[in-house]
Amino acid sequence: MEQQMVTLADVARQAGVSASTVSYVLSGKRSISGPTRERVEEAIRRLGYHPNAGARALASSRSDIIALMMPLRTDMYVPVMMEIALAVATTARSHGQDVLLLTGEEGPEAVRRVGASGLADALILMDVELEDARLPLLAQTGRPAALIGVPAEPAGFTCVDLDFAATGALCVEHLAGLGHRDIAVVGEAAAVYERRTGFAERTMEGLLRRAGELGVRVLHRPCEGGYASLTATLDRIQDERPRTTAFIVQNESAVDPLLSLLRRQGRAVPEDVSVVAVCPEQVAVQAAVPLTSVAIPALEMGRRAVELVMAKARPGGADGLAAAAPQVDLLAPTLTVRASSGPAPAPSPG
Amino acid sequence: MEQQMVTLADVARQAGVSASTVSYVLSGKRSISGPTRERVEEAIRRLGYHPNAGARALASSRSDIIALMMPLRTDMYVPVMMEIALAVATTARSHGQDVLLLTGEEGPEAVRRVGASGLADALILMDVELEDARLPLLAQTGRPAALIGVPAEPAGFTCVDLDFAATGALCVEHLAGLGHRDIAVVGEAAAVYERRTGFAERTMEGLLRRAGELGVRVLHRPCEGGYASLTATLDRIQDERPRTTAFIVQNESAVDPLLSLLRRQGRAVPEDVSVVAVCPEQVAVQAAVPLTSVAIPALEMGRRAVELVMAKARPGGADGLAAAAPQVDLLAPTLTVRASSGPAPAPSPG
DNA sequence: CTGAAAGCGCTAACAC
DNA sequence: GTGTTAGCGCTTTCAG
Repeated sequence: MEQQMVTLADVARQAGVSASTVSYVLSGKRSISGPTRERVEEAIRRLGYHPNAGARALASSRSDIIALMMPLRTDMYVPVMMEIALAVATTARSHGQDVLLLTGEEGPEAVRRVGASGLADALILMDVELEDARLPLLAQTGRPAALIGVPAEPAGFTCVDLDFAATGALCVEHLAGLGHRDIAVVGEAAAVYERRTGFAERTMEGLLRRAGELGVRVLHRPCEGGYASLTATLDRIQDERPRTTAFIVQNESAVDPLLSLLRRQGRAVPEDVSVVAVCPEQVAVQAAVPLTSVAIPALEMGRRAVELVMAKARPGGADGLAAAAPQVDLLAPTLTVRASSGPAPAPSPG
Repeated sequence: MEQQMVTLADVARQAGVSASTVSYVLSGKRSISGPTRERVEEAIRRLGYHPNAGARALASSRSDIIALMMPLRTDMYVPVMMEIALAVATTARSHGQDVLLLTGEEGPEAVRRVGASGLADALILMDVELEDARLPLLAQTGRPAALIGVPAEPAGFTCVDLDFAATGALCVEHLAGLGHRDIAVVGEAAAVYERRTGFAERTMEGLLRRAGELGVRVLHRPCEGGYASLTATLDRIQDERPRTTAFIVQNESAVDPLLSLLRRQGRAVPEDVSVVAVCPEQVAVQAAVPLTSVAIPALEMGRRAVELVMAKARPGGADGLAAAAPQVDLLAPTLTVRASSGPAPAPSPG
């Protein structure tokens, strides 16, 4: 039970050494003799000493805090955001960093505030849009940073993301390989495309290009998610393209409703229709029919973002200088076949 | 574009005033003449000055940071956690505070670390268990704090939570009023009860007590969530209590599977069976059948936690000293009737 | 391998 | 209404 604030000076006195020695024992920045180190450590323990974060930040101009900016958009799937955030927090701790949580509420200015004040010495931005208002401010701060998501003009920024173009292509290939020739895409909410969130657009680009190459017809419809919206979307799709034999879903909150509605229509998955999803592993596994899917590697993205940012903050680490250069780090997608995709049914005689 | 670090001294020089004047302009802690204030503000703008967080923390012994500790448990429903976290972050900003995100990964020690180092000057703990290992450490730090959830021994702590006992009672009352006499409860994962998370236990206490008073029979079964687990749980329930005419669900990931399976069994909701859920508003509204439910007021809980903690950190605010006393703040539950609950069916002649 | 001492940038008495 | 100044607790040269 420490009463008042125990300072480094207290520890030094108690251990019979100078303040700087205590500091160096703590930081390991110069070698200390065994006995001295032990006396200091003993004093630290006995006094219950904890270095003061503010003083340390002031003297060293490093806060050991990474800011994580996570805009709160109701149309984004929450668990993925959360998984990224937790991966960031956990990885950060393993590098001795803490994480400051910033929401979108405060606007792009928050980037400048935490950057310029030295509150954080590095930043990670989530949910990056193609034209993101935070990027100019980010560049100005001059702080190490990593983006989760890739903007239209990534030059000068370090980015991590799933390779969504490859993801779209992969889904099409899988279905085309099974003989499907008419595919419908149930996409994210219209707002996601309007806002020009990169991943949604890139998925469609990759998907459409590959579909063209493979001679597959694609109908793409955004969807808000939920039963009501999905019912309408599904009606439209089946109306416009009655021969549709496969769905690619990129919208977590449309997954369950889609399976449920297909079942009500008496269309069996995968015998009558195939479904492939782009979603977190857990959603795919827990669905009414285990889904063939491309996983969103949330954990890996969070982890890498921290590591990239740390490499920039501490050049000359294990990764060498190379890691400090801005780069776009696209994770290769993996498609896992589960129960929801199968051979295209023989064309109906109609 | 500010080149090096602009300091308060730079601003003072530029404005032709002393450092303290600049400081007071910023803090508003003493009155400044109009002209002086303007010259200072102009200088701040021209120089692009941003106060250094570390220096400020050291000099004032306040970091203006609230730590939010959010254990990552795979069996807790993520969106609720997230909504609380975002509410905390948003409310905190409106009080000029930032939020430091702590996961459970680091263990209870994290509480001491951020408390004792002055990194945070107040803490909020989520997902509090009845016997929570973090509480002794929290008490030791002596920092203002608020718990989201209520421990077995709340004396000395400030807590916010939904009144889960009342919630359980409310669900039973609603169903009893509709004539149901045999109710099954689909609960949280077994691990949640084993861990002695307060809310799950309290819900059952309130629920069982009221059921006793009203002469309603209750069967309670934990459930992991997902289709596989729910199928097993439902089978057991219908086996043990074939006359069950109503379900109370306290497990977000069991909601959709339950509705889906009942439908497959040909049991119509609410004609044949009623369903009442304890879950976030959005889950209830988006379900295949809009659910009669008691909402989990995540946003309100986050907001209050911050306000309680601020009241303790700054006694003498608008709330007066009363707010600074430890207290348990239980939010009254509200049951919203939607489409999933109706009169009990006439007992079958069997 | 260890000490002494000069700040880091800001706040908050204390003066006037 | 404004200026002076003494720290806040730690890091990091510079000496030895």
